[in-house]
Amino acid sequence: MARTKGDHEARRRDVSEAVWQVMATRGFSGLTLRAVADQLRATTGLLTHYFPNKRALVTYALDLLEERTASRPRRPAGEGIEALRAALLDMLPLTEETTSTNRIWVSSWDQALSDPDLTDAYARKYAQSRATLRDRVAAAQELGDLPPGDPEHIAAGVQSFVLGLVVQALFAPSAFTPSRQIELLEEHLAAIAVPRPLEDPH
Amino acid sequence: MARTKGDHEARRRDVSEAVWQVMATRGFSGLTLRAVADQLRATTGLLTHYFPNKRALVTYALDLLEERTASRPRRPAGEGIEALRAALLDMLPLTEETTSTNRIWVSSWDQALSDPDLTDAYARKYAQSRATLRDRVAAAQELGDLPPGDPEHIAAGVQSFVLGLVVQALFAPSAFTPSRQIELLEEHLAAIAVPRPLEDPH
DNA sequence: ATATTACCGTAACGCTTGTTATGCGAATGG
DNA sequence: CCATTCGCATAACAAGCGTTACGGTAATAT
Repeated sequence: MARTKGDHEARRRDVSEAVWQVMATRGFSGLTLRAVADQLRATTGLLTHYFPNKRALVTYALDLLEERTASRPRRPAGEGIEALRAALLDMLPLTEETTSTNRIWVSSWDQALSDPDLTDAYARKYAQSRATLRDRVAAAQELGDLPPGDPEHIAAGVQSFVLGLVVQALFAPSAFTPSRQIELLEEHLAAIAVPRPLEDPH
Repeated sequence: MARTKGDHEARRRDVSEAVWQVMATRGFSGLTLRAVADQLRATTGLLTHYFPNKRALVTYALDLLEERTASRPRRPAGEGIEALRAALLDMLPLTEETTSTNRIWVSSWDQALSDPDLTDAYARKYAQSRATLRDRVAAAQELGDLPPGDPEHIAAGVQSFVLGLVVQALFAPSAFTPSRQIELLEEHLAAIAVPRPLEDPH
């Protein structure tokens, strides 16, 4: 071989990183074989040994996106509404890394909506995310942190809120700074939580 | 000329409709000169007389999208929180027409996020939409429909919620039927409204 | 040591894209 | 009525795309 096995493993990681970099800098529609090859300072001939065709590259890129989203560092869950709060904060583009990830997700929606199979896959992905939130909502209800009501509905509500906030923050990062995002999320959580005693009545 | 002035005006409308149809069926990334020409049963030579280059076509398409979004039929505003509710309902993909429009918007986010100028333009657009909502929030507060609090924040909150709900509904229309969307919006509005007397206490 | 195999660059292909030059016919204007 | 101008098709171009065939080089196996 031209390289040892260890080198080959390293090369695989290089390929992943190149795919990621291309998606982050040129968007999902900018994910092209030559762009990845250039990022690797290589040619398209290299990529034929890793992906049989373009569709395989796209599939791999989506898997990479999902994997890096799933394996990112997460806040400790805590109990009750704290666990819900942690899950929602983990979704927001509060850091460079999560901003990049969210940007790629949003930029992939165009192709996802054009491909029925991808549309279904995305729908399932968001449904699963919603299921996780639903469990945390139910747990928070058990502890009395959230008022009664269909946890599925409440989960869909908070998911929509966070998803929309992500989009807003990507387009106007200066108007939706990390602290502002957190502030808006806190206000939203406060609104759906059990009504607190009225503050400062007069 | 090959056509009279009236024919030319009609042709302009045909071009608009073709651009719209291409965006709706093939997504924003599928908006290509030949696709528009094919939709018109014409060639690219025709389009050179309407758009000097591709960028002009894209700009026109975005203007068309904005115009059709702005000039769509709207619910009567009503007073207080009713006006806010009407504005939010107008944003949801509840009909064939609004689904199509929202799909095009979402599919345009990829290119918009890749182009700094477009990113700014989109940020301004959403800021303006937020300003409209802010006024309605403030009016609703005046009438006591909404609790006190920075109307700018509350507007940002409801906008995020609706935006996220739009995305969810586009990916999973069967899980987010029109009635379900309305239900979720109602629950959200109820959550942020002034706390009602407890229902059915036992 | 020689043959084999894996890795990857080179280069070409057919296709689609935006762009441009050219030509023709029909409506317009003097 | 004829010259001009406009509207559009035709067609070619370079650039970028995914795909494929081919060679060469280096590590491995016999």
